[in-house]
Amino acid sequence: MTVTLADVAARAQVSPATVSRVLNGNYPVAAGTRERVLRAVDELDYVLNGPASSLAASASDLVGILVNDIADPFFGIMAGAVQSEIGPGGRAGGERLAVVCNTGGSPERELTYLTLLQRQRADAVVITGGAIEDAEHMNALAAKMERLTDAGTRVVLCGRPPAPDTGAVALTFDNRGGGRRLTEHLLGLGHRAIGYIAGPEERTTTRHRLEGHRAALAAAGLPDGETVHGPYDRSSGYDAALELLRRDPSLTAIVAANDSVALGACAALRDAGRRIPDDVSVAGFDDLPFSIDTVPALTTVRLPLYEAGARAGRIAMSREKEPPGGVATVHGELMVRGSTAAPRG
Amino acid sequence: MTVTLADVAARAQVSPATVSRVLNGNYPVAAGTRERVLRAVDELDYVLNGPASSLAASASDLVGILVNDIADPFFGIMAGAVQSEIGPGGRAGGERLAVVCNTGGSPERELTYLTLLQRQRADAVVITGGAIEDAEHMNALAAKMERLTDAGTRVVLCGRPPAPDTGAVALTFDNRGGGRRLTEHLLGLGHRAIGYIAGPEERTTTRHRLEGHRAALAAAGLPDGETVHGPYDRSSGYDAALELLRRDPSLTAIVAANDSVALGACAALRDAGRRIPDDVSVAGFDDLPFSIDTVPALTTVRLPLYEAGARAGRIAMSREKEPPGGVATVHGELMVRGSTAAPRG
DNA sequence: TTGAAAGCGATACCAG
DNA sequence: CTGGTATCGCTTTCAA
Repeated sequence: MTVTLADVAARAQVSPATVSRVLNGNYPVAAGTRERVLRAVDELDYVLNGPASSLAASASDLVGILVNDIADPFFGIMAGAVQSEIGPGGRAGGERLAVVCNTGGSPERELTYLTLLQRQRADAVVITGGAIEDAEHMNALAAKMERLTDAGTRVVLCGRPPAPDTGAVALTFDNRGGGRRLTEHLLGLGHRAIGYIAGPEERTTTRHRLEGHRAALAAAGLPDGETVHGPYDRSSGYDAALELLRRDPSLTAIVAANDSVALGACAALRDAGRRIPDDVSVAGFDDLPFSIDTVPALTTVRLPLYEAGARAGRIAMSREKEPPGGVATVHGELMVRGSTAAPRG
Repeated sequence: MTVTLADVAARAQVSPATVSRVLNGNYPVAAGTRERVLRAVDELDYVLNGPASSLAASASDLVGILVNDIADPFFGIMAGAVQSEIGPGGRAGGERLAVVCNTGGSPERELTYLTLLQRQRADAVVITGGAIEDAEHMNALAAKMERLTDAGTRVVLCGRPPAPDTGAVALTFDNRGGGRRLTEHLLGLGHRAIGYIAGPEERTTTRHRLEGHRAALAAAGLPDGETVHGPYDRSSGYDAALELLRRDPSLTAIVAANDSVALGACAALRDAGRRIPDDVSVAGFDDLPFSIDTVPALTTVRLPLYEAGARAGRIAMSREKEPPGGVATVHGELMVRGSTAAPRG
């Protein structure tokens, strides 16, 4: 029915072994022979049987990229960068099947996808976004990552803390530093009543950004301000902003744990009759392209997402012990856009 | 090194065949035996060898979802819906590896990803987003889809026209109707000088939306207005809006081929000193959650992306000749938000 | 530089 | 309900 290697071999008048060698290109084959084999491949419209190949070679060309929310451009940018580094057209050697898996932020699905990728004997796995800080899940995850690396799958963490003794390589963002600088900026403008919309509880990104924020407050001799937790999405930002206003109507600034949340907060403020930034300033985190000019008043810590993604992709593909350029923390750049203002009065 | 089915069989004191039957669950096995096998699986921490399994069964549990731009929430929403229908936790039976592949809108990469998925003997492939109308590429694509369906891979097109004789099932959006209604709405308000920012040339979505727009103009006895083409992204909308203003400074409305483009256009208008919608009204297409409240003046044809994605997922999983509920065109809903205005004067 | 043949690890058919 | 085993299509020594 379907064309096999043997068919190609027969047609090219060579042995299956030779066809395999031509196809994999990592073995000397006479130019003429290669020519004939390639012609036969073309004429028969032959497509390699991946499972058979993976079974025999005990290795596949599948690379998985795990993201917390595929509808969030934050992850889209990173995943796209990883893929363009690894997948078709990528520079990291040829035609790997680089695929994105959406965990939806669920710990179970995170583990399930890793198992699925382990089943496929994935070549590499890139896990992006903040990790969940639940002891049980962390153990399960660490165990799984260790088994993956043991089996030869390279594991790269991008945007979450290192996982010691698992063989996974980590590329982290400076979330604490970013949170701190964002708040220092607002303090510098004179803001004292600052509300904070945090991400979901038990997430490393949530905790680190909040710690940076509070460190800045503490350094200025101020107590913690009002804080509301919620998912990293727009509607959560909307609700949280209203809640913050309810708790403290005199707020002059709101820091949001990411840009999607910040946009939701802006919408809420507008609906509540507050002007941005004249009445309330808003600050965000991350680097969503659309936030740049839809909400001119936004102050943001801009994370080099594309670069980080590309770097993670390169690390995933590297077969060296040490990834190229070593592993580092990515620092965000503070961007003040439009008219972030000092408090009135 | 790694644990195999045979190891599990030995430990459970049964034959490999029995272990396989327990694991696949589609064959009667005595409760006690099953128990023992599952315990052995657990104790040995056994993970199925996907390639071996796929080879033997000549079928895999891989489902590919192709998108044009993974950083665009339009595709993120659809892809997420497909995944949640098919992947871990999805209702469509168990643990398939539903993965997203980013073509970046490139025809070559589209074909390459399909080949890669064909290699893996993918169970199903969902291709989302507008198609490129280049004869050569269309032929190559049709041929590839036919080979995929011949090999037993179910192919579902979501948001692009049917591909006759390929065995692919199509779920289409009513782009013409949407473009028409959007324009009719503006005409109804009294707008006569309407600029149009179209998507990339040679895309079905671009053409159909533009056709609907022009049909509405023609029905009102008006000639085609100014049109500028560009990619489906924000910066393209920004540039195109400026170009439209340059060509016709008296424009009172702009229709954009999608919401990302519309947001860019809004930014450009603002930078050019035009007020929205008092000076110029803006209309978009699609359903980006953030556009709902970041640009209150926007009028949009809202496509039920999530539903379409979920439906496409169900079709992909269906093994019937006819997909559940038949195949249909998805109609968008016209949403007039905030203060889309009549032209001044 | 090329060929022959032994696996890789699971599935599914055929017996029992 | 369970076991034996041929088979899937490719990779990779080992020889020639």
